[in-house]
Amino acid sequence: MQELDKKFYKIGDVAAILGIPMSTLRYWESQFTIIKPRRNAKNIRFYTPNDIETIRKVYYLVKEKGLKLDAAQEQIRHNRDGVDKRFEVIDRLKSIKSDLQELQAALDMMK
Amino acid sequence: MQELDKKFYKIGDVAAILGIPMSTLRYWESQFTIIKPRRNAKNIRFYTPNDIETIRKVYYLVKEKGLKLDAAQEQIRHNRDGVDKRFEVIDRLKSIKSDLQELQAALDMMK
DNA sequence: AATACCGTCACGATGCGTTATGGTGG
DNA sequence: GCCACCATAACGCATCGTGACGGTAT
Repeated sequence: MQELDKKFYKIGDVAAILGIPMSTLRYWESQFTIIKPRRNAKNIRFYTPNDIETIRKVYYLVKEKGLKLDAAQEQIRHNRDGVDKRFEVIDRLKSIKSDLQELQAALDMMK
Repeated sequence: MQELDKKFYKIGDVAAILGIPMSTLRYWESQFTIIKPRRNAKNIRFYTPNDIETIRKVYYLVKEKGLKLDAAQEQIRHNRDGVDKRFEVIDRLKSIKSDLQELQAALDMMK
């Protein structure tokens, strides 16, 4: 895994870093609510290292694990550690509940 | 989840049990090496309860979890060695445990 | 005759990008 | 003038079934 020491990257940089066409990055952005690079005054996308990590996860789930796009998004959204969520006790409990339900489904599948 | 007490089921039975069209069962059979119902002398498919469980897993992975067919097959085939899945579950439980500990700390701070 | 199965093939609906076009800014 | 970027839309290919057809067995 590589160093992402700059604060912002343009779409061409991200495409080169991840080996993905720019068109795919734009397409994914149109399909994922979780991919939202900032824009400057001239409407140019600027990706943070964090954005790039999110896209890397998408790549892994979609290209290597074979998930559909919306399933990948659901997966990522669900695993997120949301700092702000930490104090939203109810949301947290709901999340844990659904974790446990998913786990139960997985266990059911194991026979 | 329901009783499968007979030894063999014909495709129409399986379709009714799982709520899936027969055509889909035939299509899945054509795509999955892991779905191989026995045939009788007259070439009629006979599904064991075990076959039906396999198909149920496919249904879960494809329809509910959003995997592509080949990814679903790979998942099921891979889970047959069980080991990997068990670690995944344990990791998941550890994650949930730490979630709950965090939650407890947050609650302690609130009063 | 009616029903349940068989294989096959044509068709269609999504999903997932890619390419083409025309435009802006540096 | 040359890049790198922008949006939009048309296009194309693959995936995932569905439905219909003609056939066989009970």
